[in-house]
Formats: sequence, structure tokens, C-alpha cells
Amino acid sequence: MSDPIDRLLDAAESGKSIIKNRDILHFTFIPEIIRHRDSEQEQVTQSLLPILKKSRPSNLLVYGKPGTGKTLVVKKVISKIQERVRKSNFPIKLIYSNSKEETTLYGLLVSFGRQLDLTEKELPTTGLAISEVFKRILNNIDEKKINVIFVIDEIDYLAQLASKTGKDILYQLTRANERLTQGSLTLVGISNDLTFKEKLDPRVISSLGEEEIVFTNYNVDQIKKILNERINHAFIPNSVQEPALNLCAALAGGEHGDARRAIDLIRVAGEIAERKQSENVTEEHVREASLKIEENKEETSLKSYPLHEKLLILAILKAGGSSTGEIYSTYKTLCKVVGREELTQRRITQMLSEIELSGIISGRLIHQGIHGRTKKYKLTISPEMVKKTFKDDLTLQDIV
DNA sequence: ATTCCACAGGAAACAGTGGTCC
DNA sequence: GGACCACTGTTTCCTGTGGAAT
Repeated sequence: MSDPIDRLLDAAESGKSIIKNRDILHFTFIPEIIRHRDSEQEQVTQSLLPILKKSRPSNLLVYGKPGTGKTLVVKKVISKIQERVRKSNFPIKLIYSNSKEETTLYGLLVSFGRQLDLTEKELPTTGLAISEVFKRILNNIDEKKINVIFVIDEIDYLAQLASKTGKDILYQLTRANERLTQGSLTLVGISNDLTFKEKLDPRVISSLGEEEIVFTNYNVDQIKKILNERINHAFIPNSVQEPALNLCAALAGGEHGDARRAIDLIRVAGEIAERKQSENVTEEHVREASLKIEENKEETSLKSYPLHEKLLILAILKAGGSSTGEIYSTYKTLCKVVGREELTQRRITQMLSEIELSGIISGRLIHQGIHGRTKKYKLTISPEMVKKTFKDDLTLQDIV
């Protein structure tokens, strides 16, 4: 039997590849994604139109589940408008930031500042008061006399950050124009969460929600069309079987009409098929791809946890479907074994809720009468997966 | 009807870090 | 060099809760 490495290398070299253009198999490649978004494109354009007449457009709120192409559409529309006004002396600047990628309010504002070409000197990454950072950004806009469009992705997350720190940054952003004399600022908020507005300050709602656009989910049919177009560009003809395509669309459509997931799925399925030196992508490959994506997600999220969270997950594994109290005492024992100081129960309760949010564990509140109230947690992923992942961790090796 | 358990989870305070500004 | 700021991760303190036991 030939060496497996040689076999793979041979296959790669022989040029037998069913994927002819890998780059197209990414969500960020936009033509097909937004082809089914004509009316939304129109709406976005319309609400930003006043810019061409040199007046301030309405602030805009865009909703849609992940993978509906909302960010891509907004960016495309703005870059088109930018092209139009390139020659005018009232230029438009697109500034994009994702609230989730910036962990703090300060970080988000600094990222805005950097995109406005504010240097480290003019806007340091720490040390200033938030109001000071905001002032500097506005001054810069005013001095340069530019029309700025702030696109804030996952704005619900920003709202959460702001409410936690007690800073009404969203309010200030929506009212920034009152402080600008020469430039202007338009806010485009993008959110996955349709209900997030309810949690906002009413003053913010009235100015932020001047215009609202909702991106509906792609249906299975649309996803199939998108996939088909991609496949035509990316794969050699007839290499993806019809049932495989259908399954891909069904899996992604069945979830939330997420085009991103569908495209990921077909890409991974294609790679698997290639690795197996198959001439076609089959249903089997798609199923395998789906499993692989799922497993990868679990593994990376497990690996990314800090030590105490990992200890907690192990404690849940060892205590098996038990209450916070039991988990806490198991956790304390584990801490002793690895020689780390244990945290308080309050902190542990909080951590458990945080881990629960990620979906790795699930908790159920139960009332036991005179035996009090507690929450019972259990793992939602296989214990083998946890053991396998934590085996590589030097501190945890002995207790896994 | 009242008591009481075993926590859940909110609020506030604190320590420590890494920075600016004057 | 001291006042001030943001931020994270934590502790401390506290109130609330549903139903079995009494």
C-alpha cells in the first residue's frame, strides 16, 4: 500500500481537481449573494440619497439574520454613492466597524478614529476619557468638512456595552450633527436582533430608527440559486451532484436561511471530495462536511476558554448532570489538584451562565421544595470531544 | 399558612493594569 | 509625579424564588 502522504501529494500534483476557483467559495464574494436583494438595495440607496443633494440622510437601521447579506448590501450601496460623489468637494467617507470585534466602547471609537486617519498621537488607544475621544473624532470630521457614514455592525452589542458602562454613546452618536457645523455624520446600524430596539433609550430610538429595513431570510429556493451560480464559477462542470446541492440548500435553509452556511458547506464538501479523489461531490460529502464544521466549531470554542472555564467544563463532565453546588465542589477539588486558587461560588455561577450561552452546556432551573432552588447543567457535546481537546492542555492533562 | 432550603442573579465595590494629561 | 480614565475580572453583599415540609 502506498504512503498516505505520497498519495495525497500525487493527487494534488496530477492536477485532478474538481474545484477550479477556490476564492469564489467564500461568502464575501458578493454578486450572487445580493442578486436576490434588489428591493433592499433600493431601500438602502433611497434612505442615503440625500447625501447627493448635500444634505444629511436619515439614520438607518438594518435588520436581518446572519447570512442574509445585509452588511454586503450596505457596503455596496455606499461604495456606489462614493463613486458618484468622488469628484464633488463634499466627499463621503465610509467607516465600518463591527461591535463584536471591538471588545470595548473605547476600542470601537478608536477604530472609527483610525479610519478617519487620526494617528496614535491624535487619538491614543487608551488613557483618554470617552467623551474626549468622541470630541476629537467630531472635531476631525468638522475640520476636514467630510460627510461620514458610520456603519456599525451588530449594533445591539454596542448598545449592550454602552448600557453596561452607563455611557449614552448611541445617543451622542445620533445627535452628533448638532455639534457639527461643516461636516456631517450619518449612522447606519446593522443588527441580527429584531427586538433590540426595545431595550434602547426612547430618545435614541426616535433618531436612530428614522428608517428601518428588514432583510428577510433566504428561502431554500433562493439559496439553491445562489449555490448554483457559485458552483458554476467555482467547480468544474457537473462535478456537484444535484442531490448534494439540494441537501446543502436544505440544511442551510432549514436553519435560518443562512447563505453563509450554505456556501461554507459546499466549500468544505468540495474539499472533502477532492481529498478522497472523488470525481463528484455527493450527498455523503455534504453530510460529512456538515459534521466537520460542527465539530470544528466545538473544538475551537473549547480551546479558547481560559483555565477556570476549562476546569468548570471538566467539573461538569465529572459530576455529570448535576447542580451548581455539586459542580462547585468538584471544581474546587480540581483546583486543588492543579494547584490553582479557586474562585468564589458567585463567580462560578456567572461563568456557568456564560458558558451556557455558547451552547456547550445546557442548564435547567429546578425547584426542589425545601431543598431549595438550583440549576442543573449537562454537557451538550460528547465527553470524548472534551477529553480529546483538553488532553493537549499541559495543566489539564493529569485530570482529564 | 408559614417556614425554609439552596441557590440564582443583580448591584456595587475593589484591585490591578496600562495608559494620558498637565 | 499625581490626578484621572477605561477596562477586566473578581469579591461582597444582597434580595428573590417555588414548592416540600411542617
